[in-house]
Amino acid sequence: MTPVNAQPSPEHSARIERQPLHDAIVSRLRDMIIEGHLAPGTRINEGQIGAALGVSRTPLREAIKYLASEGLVDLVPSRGAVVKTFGAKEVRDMIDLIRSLEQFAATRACELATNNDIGGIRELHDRMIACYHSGDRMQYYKLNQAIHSGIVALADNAALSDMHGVLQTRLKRIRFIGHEGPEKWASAVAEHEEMIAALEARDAPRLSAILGHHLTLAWERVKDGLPA
Amino acid sequence: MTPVNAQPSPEHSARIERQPLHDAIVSRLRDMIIEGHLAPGTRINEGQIGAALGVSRTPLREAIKYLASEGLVDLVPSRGAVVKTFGAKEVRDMIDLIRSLEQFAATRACELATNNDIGGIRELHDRMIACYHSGDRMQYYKLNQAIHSGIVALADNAALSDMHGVLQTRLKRIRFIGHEGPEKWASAVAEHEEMIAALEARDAPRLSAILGHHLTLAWERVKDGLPA
DNA sequence: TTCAATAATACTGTATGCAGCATTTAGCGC
DNA sequence: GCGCTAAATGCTGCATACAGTATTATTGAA
Repeated sequence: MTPVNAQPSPEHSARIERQPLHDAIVSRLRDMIIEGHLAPGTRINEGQIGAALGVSRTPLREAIKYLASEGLVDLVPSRGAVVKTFGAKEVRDMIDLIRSLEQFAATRACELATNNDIGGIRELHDRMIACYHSGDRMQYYKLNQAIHSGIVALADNAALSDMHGVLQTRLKRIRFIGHEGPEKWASAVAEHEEMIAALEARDAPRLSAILGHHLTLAWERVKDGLPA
Repeated sequence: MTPVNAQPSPEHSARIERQPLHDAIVSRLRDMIIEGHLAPGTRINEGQIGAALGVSRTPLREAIKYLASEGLVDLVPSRGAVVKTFGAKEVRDMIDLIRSLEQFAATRACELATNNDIGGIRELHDRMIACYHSGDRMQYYKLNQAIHSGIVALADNAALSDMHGVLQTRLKRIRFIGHEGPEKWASAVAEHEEMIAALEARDAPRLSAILGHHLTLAWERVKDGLPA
């Protein structure tokens, strides 16, 4: 549930963080699944993966259990773990749920956010726009997600941020597929601009509406590339 | 994330289910935490607990990682796992989130539920009322939760049910504390009656309002017994 | 040639053992 | 008697080894 990425702070002289092996493995496996190196339906062979990562089976198994609880893999008795396959309905359900969460967050954020907080989001937005113009798609995606997570964080509700994070992670792999055309991309960017404006105006209903529409677009983008 | 309780079906001649050991341990530990046999802040000693449950450390460790992802325990590097302590704000956040989830579910449920579905909920409700009159508090609680889970299930969104289930589990321990007086209990029962009526009338806004108020009451009940 | 039954293989599930870190306690100096 | 240092203990983190189960291959007969 709680994200594991305990990235060491960028400062020098910061305390040396000794990340437990199973944590590191969780991160690696997550990335491998998200980036498609472990395709959906793939059975995870403990010996193989363990050898590839240079770790023993015990911490690897612990990591797998963690990911199972996160919903990225399924545990089949006596047959190990398989990378979860998401059908169209499941993805749609998750997007519906994310919408609900973000809209809840929007209301709270408009009540709670300081100008400073919103400035932080605005800054992410500006950097994202820069990536849009320079065509840096990867970085664009990352900032995009950071903005959404940021808005959720403004609601100041740890449980909410947790859940949202898990869902985002599950969908990351899917979003990799959704390569939108330039015109849709442009409209998405425009929507983001509106989002920030609504947030700065503390206009919760408007922000809510935009977020909702934004996610509907996301669904439109990915729905045709899905199985079942 | 996904509940592990793979209870064997009550039929005879049903396939014999061999539950993996780590699954069984997850359930046991969850119960121990919920029922307070493992108090918040307690460090989980692998050797000790393993001996007590009669299992070896490996599956136990796997179970702990699973519960960590569920948010019931914290993993402290080189110091093992400690049972998570929830402060007042965290509990309030979780209840706010549950409210948001249930209200989202309510809207969907009113759109989707068949008469048959609603009949199922009504039946649970009637059994709960029976427990209320007979004073069987434990069974009352269980049916109460089953009803809420049931309404969420009517929204036909697996991800939603998952999240709701996890939050319910986290709060179970807290709810154990909230021993309401008879008059509050009576009003809670009355609200439940209204809930079912609203559901049968497919009156989503009303159902939503009742659920919201219901959870506010729940918060009122528990908030004074919390640390921090 | 095809299907079935049996044996072999490979992988998961569980237990045990060892090394390193944290904490506590005992000993020593002041 | 009090504080500091150091050894000792206990626990976690990781690896390895063994047992049981599912799957595949092989051999036999129809």
